[in-house]
Amino acid sequence: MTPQKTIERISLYRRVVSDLLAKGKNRAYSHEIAKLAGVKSSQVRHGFMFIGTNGKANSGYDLRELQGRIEGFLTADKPDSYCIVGIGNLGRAVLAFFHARHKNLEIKAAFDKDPALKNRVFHGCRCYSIDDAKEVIRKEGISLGIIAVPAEQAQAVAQILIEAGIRGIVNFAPVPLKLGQGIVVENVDLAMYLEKVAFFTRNVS
Amino acid sequence: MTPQKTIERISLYRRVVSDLLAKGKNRAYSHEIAKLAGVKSSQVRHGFMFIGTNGKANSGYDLRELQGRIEGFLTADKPDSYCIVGIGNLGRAVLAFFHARHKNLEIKAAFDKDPALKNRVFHGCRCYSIDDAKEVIRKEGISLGIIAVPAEQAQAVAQILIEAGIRGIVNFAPVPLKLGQGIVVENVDLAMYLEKVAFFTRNVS
DNA sequence: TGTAAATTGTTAAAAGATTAACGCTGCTAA
DNA sequence: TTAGCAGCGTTAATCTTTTAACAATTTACA
Ligand SMILES: NC(=O)c1ccc[n+]([C@@H]2O[C@H](COP(=O)([O-])OP(=O)(O)OC[C@H]3O[C@@H](n4cnc5c(N)ncnc54)[C@H](O)[C@@H]3O)[C@@H](O)[C@H]2O)c1
Ligand SMILES: NC(=O)c1ccc[n+]([C@@H]2O[C@H](COP(=O)([O-])OP(=O)(O)OC[C@H]3O[C@@H](n4cnc5c(N)ncnc54)[C@H](O)[C@@H]3O)[C@@H](O)[C@H]2O)c1
Repeated sequence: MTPQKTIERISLYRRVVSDLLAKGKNRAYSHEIAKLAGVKSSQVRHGFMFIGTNGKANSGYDLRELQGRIEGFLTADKPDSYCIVGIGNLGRAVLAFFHARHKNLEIKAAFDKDPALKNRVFHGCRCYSIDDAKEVIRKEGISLGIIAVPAEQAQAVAQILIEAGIRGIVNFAPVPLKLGQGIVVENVDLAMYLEKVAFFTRNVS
Repeated sequence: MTPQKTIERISLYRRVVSDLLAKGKNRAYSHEIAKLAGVKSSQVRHGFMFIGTNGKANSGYDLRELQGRIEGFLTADKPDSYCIVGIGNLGRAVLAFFHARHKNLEIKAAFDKDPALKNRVFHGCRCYSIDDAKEVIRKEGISLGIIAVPAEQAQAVAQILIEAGIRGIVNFAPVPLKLGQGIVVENVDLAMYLEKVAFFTRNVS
């Protein structure tokens, strides 16, 4: 199985490759990609082993083919579908961010418990009552969820999502979720990142 | 030096300890803290070595003292000050999130290039022109920055911040910043997290 | 065509992080 | 008291990730 850190970097390489193509470049060396991604060239080549490489010694990688391979590796045949729960400050920002971007990922439904938000459309995404989550998730074939509700509600919301068939969650609430085996969770804890940077700014350099 | 991962967990323990205290608990065992933080108890004890522990065999940790030690370890004497650049969807959400929370971290100034935002106050934080960044940062004694501008602008903004004396950056723009030695950067790449969860939901379990 | 220079793919070494192990201490209860 | 248990702190072992090394290729050009 491909290591988590490698997947993170491959996601980065995808963007780098896409930028290079946009600039009219057709080929690149591992060290060029590395520089743009902020990693070592050996790490780039090592990572490419997981996606099946096609570089040529002394002339690098064909960027269009590389792009295809990364896409094929990273994403499914049909775009993966997310739903998002909690259309507050953060939820809306996330919807704004995704609106009309990201061909391979889409946010197909939003949920909130606030009745005032029901049936409103935020950045192209319809908001449903959290009570209808199971039904909507099943109907839309959604398999992934974003949690952007207050910390106290996060665990309960996660449970609802999982009962509805969600298998992977990106959690913005600052609480570690307790979930069954086989559910993929990524906790994105903003306050923690700020503390971490503050700490290392004080304690290294 | 304390490993990055350990710092991340200690930040988590802080919250766990604070929750336990709020519930009226006075002591806890490493395995209780571990459970709540979603880690192993040996990891908790191992991590505590870095902050200097005071647990007692067979009766765990005094939570109030532990809290004090974590605070002392993680945070400086005066609260660390951040500024944030880019008061768009994400920037506003972050300000909302921080408003009146987090005693040990504060966001003291916001910057944007949009003149319409100048001098407006968002969730208690005044927005200045990015052109005044150096002056405001110096005057307010700010040492940390959050970047929430479009990707194309991120590098230039980072440069401005560093010239103004900022030593640590939390970067939400999906581009790796190229910065000099000694500057601490944490890239928080939302799209990448969504891709990562999508990938592992498809490819494990 | 052949030689030098550069870069790949892969394997091996080094570094870093997690988990387990265990001696020792303090608590509880006979 | 003392026996027995439970849990701390620390060190050692395992596991993961990163970095380096290098033989095999490809290109460029004499
Ligand atoms: N705003 C940020 O920048 C930020 C950053 C990092 C993390 N977070 C975390 O993200 C979460 C949301 O933050 P926010 O600032 O958007 O909060 P918010 O209060 O603005 O929004 C929360 C939304 O969740 C809805 N909600 C509450 N309980 C619900 C439930 N059981 N089911 C469905 N919807 C429910 C509310 O109606 C509200 O619309 C919090 O846990 C916060 O700690 C926020
Ligand atoms: N919205 C999200 O949930 C989200 C999530 C992850 C990452 N991001 C990233 O965060 C960044 C901001 O996202 P957003 O949705 O808030 O965008 P946005 O367009 O809503 O806001 C960007 C803000 O930055 C300001 N700005 C632009 N250039 C500037 C400069 N040189 N100096 C100062 N201010 C400047 C603009 O005036 C605007 O107010 C982007 O890089 C985006 O990719 C956003």
